[in-house]
Order: sequence, then C-alpha cells, then structure tokens
Amino acid sequence: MKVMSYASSPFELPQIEPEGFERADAARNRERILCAARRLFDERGAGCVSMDEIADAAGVGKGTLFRRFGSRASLAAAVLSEREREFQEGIIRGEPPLGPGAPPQERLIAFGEAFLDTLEAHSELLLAAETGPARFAHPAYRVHRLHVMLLLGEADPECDSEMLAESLLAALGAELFIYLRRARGISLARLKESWREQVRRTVAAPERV
Amino acid sequence: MKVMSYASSPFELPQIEPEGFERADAARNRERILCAARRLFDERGAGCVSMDEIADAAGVGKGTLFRRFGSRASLAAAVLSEREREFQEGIIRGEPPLGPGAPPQERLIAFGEAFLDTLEAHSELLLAAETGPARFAHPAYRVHRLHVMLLLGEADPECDSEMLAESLLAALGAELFIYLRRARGISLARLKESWREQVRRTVAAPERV
DNA sequence: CATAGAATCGGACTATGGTCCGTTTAGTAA
DNA sequence: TTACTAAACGGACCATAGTCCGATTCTATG
Repeated sequence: MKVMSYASSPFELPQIEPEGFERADAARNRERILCAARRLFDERGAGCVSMDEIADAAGVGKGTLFRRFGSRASLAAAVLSEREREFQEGIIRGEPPLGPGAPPQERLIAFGEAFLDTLEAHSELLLAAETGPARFAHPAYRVHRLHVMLLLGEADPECDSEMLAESLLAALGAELFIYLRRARGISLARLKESWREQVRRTVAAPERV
Repeated sequence: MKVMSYASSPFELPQIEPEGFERADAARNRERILCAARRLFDERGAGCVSMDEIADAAGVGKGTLFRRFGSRASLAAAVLSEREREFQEGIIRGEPPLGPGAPPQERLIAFGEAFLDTLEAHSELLLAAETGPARFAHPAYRVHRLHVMLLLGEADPECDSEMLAESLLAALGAELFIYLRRARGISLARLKESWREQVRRTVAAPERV
C-alpha cells in the first residue's frame, strides 16, 4: 500500500500573501479590507454585511476588493484563515489527542469535536465561505480531507478511506450545523456525542481485527 | 420505546395544489410556469436559466412567478416534485429492497442507491433546490430523514438514529455529489459502493447482537 | 346582466454580487 | 529628478433574485 503523508500534498492556505512582489498600496489595501471585513462580520454577522459596505468601510473601491479576494466566499475564507491556521497547527503539532500520538480513532474524534467548536464560534463565516461545489476544492477543505483520510486508513486499512473521509466531513457542513443548532435546537454536546458515535461505527472496532 | 410511523408525520410535498379555491387564471399560470421551467431547465441546465427568462417563456410577469413559487429554490423543488413523488412511492409501496419487506440494512442501501440515481439524473436541479440551512426543513428532505431514521432505529435500536440519519443524508448532498462526480471524476458505481460500505459500518453488524 | 370586491397580474424598482476599463500611482532605471 | 511601465485603483456598469403596488381580471351574488 502506498503510504501518503502531508509532505506529498503540502499544506495550502488561501494565497493571502501573494507569491511575488506586492506593491505597497496593494498590501495596505489588503490589510484595510481584511480589518474592515473582520470588524463588520463580527459586529453584525456575516450574513448581514454587503460587499459594498466592506469596500466603503475599508475606504477602497469595489473593484479593488474583488481583485484582491475574488468573491465573497473567498473573502470570508481569508478572514477565517488565521483561525484555520491555528486549527491546522493543533492537528499537526498540537497535543494529543488532536495532535499526533493518540490512536487514530481518538484523533478522529478530537478532530470532529474541535471542528464543531470552530463551527459553534464561526458558523456564519463558515457558511459564507461555503459556496457551491467549488468549496470542496478549497485548500483548507483539502487539508481536512487528507487528515481524516489518513487517520481512517490508519485505523482500518481495509476501508475506502478516500470516500469515507468525504462522507464524514459532509456531516460537519456549516449548513447542517446551523440548521441542527438553531432550527432544531440541538445542543453542541449532542452533536459531539453524535460525531463520536459515527466515528466509532465507521472505523472498525478493535476486536474486528 | 415509542414507535414512530409515517402516520405520525404524514407525507408532505411542496404545496403544489393550493389548499382552498384557486382562480382559473392562477391555475393556468402555475401550469404555464412549471412547463416553461421544466423545458428551460432541461434544455440548458438549471444553472443557466434566469427567473426572468422563465417568466418570459411562460408569458407571465415576474411578480406572478414569485408569488406562485416564492423563490428560485422553491421553483426547482416544484419541478422536481413529480420525480420526488415517484421516489416516495417506491419507498412506501414499491418492491423490496427499496420498498417494505427487506431487512432494514438492505432497504437503507437501496434508498441511497436510488437517491444517487436521482442525483445522477437531476443533480443541477437538486443543487438549485438546495439553498441554505432552510433546505433541511423542506418537506421532501423531512420524508427522507424520517425514512432513514426509522430504518436505522429498526436495524439497531441502540443507536441515535435521529442524528445518524442527518449524517448519512449529508453524504448524499448535491454539492458533494457534483464535486465528486465532475471535478474528481468518481464513477457512480464507486459512489454507490461507498454508500453501501458506509451503511454497513453504520448499522450494527448482525453478529453484534 | 350588472356590480362589487377580492385575488391576481405584471413590470418598474431595489439590493447585491461581480465585471470592466479608463485613470492613477508605485517602483525602476537612466 | 524625470520618464517610463506595469500594476493597482475605483466607480460606473451589468445581471439577476426578489419586492411592491397600482391596474386588471375573475368569481360570486342579486
């Protein structure tokens, strides 16, 4: 079996720092936009802020905003990128059970619980960052998928870890989270318990081998 | 344990036929709109048809279109409703394993496979009908959820069937389907195999009890 | 048939994500 | 310092989902 590792598919975050040189005014405007967006999203909720408002608050034209960030979803992702970086940090170099060292099943459980915490704190932003089928190609999602896939493969070499990873991650989508949490009033604790149950059922129980 | 049945939460389809009386012109326009929408969606793909075009093709004002159907997502759902009706028919009164009679695990597998067939045939429409967290409150989704939940509870009375049903259904979302199928080129057969694997792993294996 | 009034119609209007392109400006080299 | 160029700027512009309300049309009733 071919062994995959993070090295073969390096970490990728949305290209916040551009590759080559960046003009001073461009850098300044990018910073201004991110600040304004962060503040407005925080104050009024991501769903209630238009791109025009962000451009105005940043003292920047609309064209500039869209050239920098491409789309609303992409801007939301950029605002989330610091949080995402911390999350990935915890996964790669953090303490067990989220970080390396714990058995894969426990790491999977810890991953989902940590993700649910992120959803609890930033569900609106995550929802804004999820737009259409393209979202699954986003660098952050790819990292999550690779992580879950590797853990699944480690926990149970028999399984189709690639597909199971997609299925498991689908249960952590922002739309579903918001519906369950707000419309149905399901507690965060129950969502976590449900995730644990799903992981336990998905990876082969120890006695199976 | 309280036994739930379909009777306690009757079938609900989007209210295509209005409850009370409907004026003749209203009925005629509703039919015209559905026809035009069906045709245009079919000809050019649901993603490439605007509401204005549908209104024009139906020979109807935009206001009329929106009063009838409320939103783009809702119109897409209405266009799908016939297919959905057949699907539900197959589930309730059809032949096993989709219909009653087969063991719950097999019925779950058949459900997913049938759903994947529907996605294969109508993914764009289903995508158009999925809009935001509200989609989980749609009558059709509720029927699917209830069905999966009952089967899960039957297959394994120990499990939290309510939550597991949501998780399983999340893996059948149109966004994910389109991404896997088109961007990743994964075959329908593999998606079905993955569904079977997931169901087998989720419901307790027979020897567990 | 005539009338009343409630339901419906339809298109102008708004809000908003996203694009375009003429103008401005930061960096560079002479 | 100046001239030059590539990049960035910004706001007018476009497409489209969804709203509003005065004009119109349907149906029931006398």
